[in-house]
Amino acid sequence: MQIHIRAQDGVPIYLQIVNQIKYQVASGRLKPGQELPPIRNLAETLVINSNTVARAYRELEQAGVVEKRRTAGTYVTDQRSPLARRERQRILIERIDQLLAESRQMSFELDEVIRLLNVRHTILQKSDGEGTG
Amino acid sequence: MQIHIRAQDGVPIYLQIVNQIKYQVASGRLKPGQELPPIRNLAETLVINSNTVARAYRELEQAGVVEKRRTAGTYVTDQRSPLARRERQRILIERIDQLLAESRQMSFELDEVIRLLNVRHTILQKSDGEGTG
DNA sequence: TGTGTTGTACTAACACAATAGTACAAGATG
DNA sequence: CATCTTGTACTATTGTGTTAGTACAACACA
Repeated sequence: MQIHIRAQDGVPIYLQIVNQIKYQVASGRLKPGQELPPIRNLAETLVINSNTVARAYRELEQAGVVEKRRTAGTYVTDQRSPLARRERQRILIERIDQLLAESRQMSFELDEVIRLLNVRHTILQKSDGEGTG
Repeated sequence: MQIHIRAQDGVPIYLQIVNQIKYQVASGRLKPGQELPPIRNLAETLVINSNTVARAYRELEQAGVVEKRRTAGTYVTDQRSPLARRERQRILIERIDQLLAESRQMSFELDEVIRLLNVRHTILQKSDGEGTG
C-alpha cells in the first residue's frame, strides 16, 4: 500500500493517512475485504509512531471505511453494503447541513448553491482527469 | 448590539462573536453602513480581552462582512454591493469544493448530493421557522 | 498642535491537539 | 500452554491556537 507523508504540510500525519486510504478505497485501489498493513508495519515504513497509525485506523473505522478484528488485523469494509452506505450518507448529511447553514448566513438562495455546485463539479472533474488518464 | 458568549461551549470566543455578527447582518438586524461598537467597548461589555474582539473584527473584515476605517470605527458592509457579493461567493465556492471533494471520496454521485441538499434544506427550513415566527 | 479614540502589534500564559514512548490485553497459531 | 502478532491504553513532550496584557500608530476634533 502506497502512502506518502509530507511533514511540511500543515495537515496532521494521521489525517494524511486517513485521507489517502479513503481515497484509495473510493478509487477502487483498495478493495473490500483487503487487509491493511498492521499498525506497526505501516508506522515503521513511514518512520512515525505506531500510535499515529492507530489513530488513523480508528478514524477510518469510525468513518466506516475499515473494520478492525481485534488481533486479526484491519480490513477494508465492503462499501456497497447497506450499512456502510448508511454510514457514509450520515457523514455526507453533516457536511451538507454545514454548507446550508453557512450559505444561509451569507444570504445565498438554495438555487444559487445548487447552480454553483454544478459549475464547480464540472470544473473540478475536468481539471481532475487531466493527469491521471 | 446583542452578543452572547458561552464559556462552556467549545467554540472559541472570537468565533462566537464572528458567527453572531454574521447572522445578525444576514438577518438584517445589523444594517449596511451601521457602526459596530468599538473593540474596547464590546470587550468590556463581554468581559473579555480587547484582542479577542479585534480578532473577531479582523475575521469579519476578511469575510467581507464589515469594513474598518482605521481610526473611525468598524462598519457593516453593504452586502448588496457587487464587490461584497463576489467576496461571499468566493467563500461559498471554497465550501462547495470541499463538499464535492469529500462526496467524491465517499463515492457519491453529484445527483445524490443535490438530492440530499434539497431534502436537508426543506427539513432545516421547517425546523427553523418554528420558534421565530 | 494637543488630546482622545480608533484599530494594531508584540509578547506571554494557558489549553489542547498531535505525536511519541512504553507497557498492556487478547486472540491466533504452533 | 507458550509465544507471536494484533490492536489498546496511559503518559509525556511538543507544537499551535486562543486569550490576555500592554504598548504603539494614526486619524478626528477641539
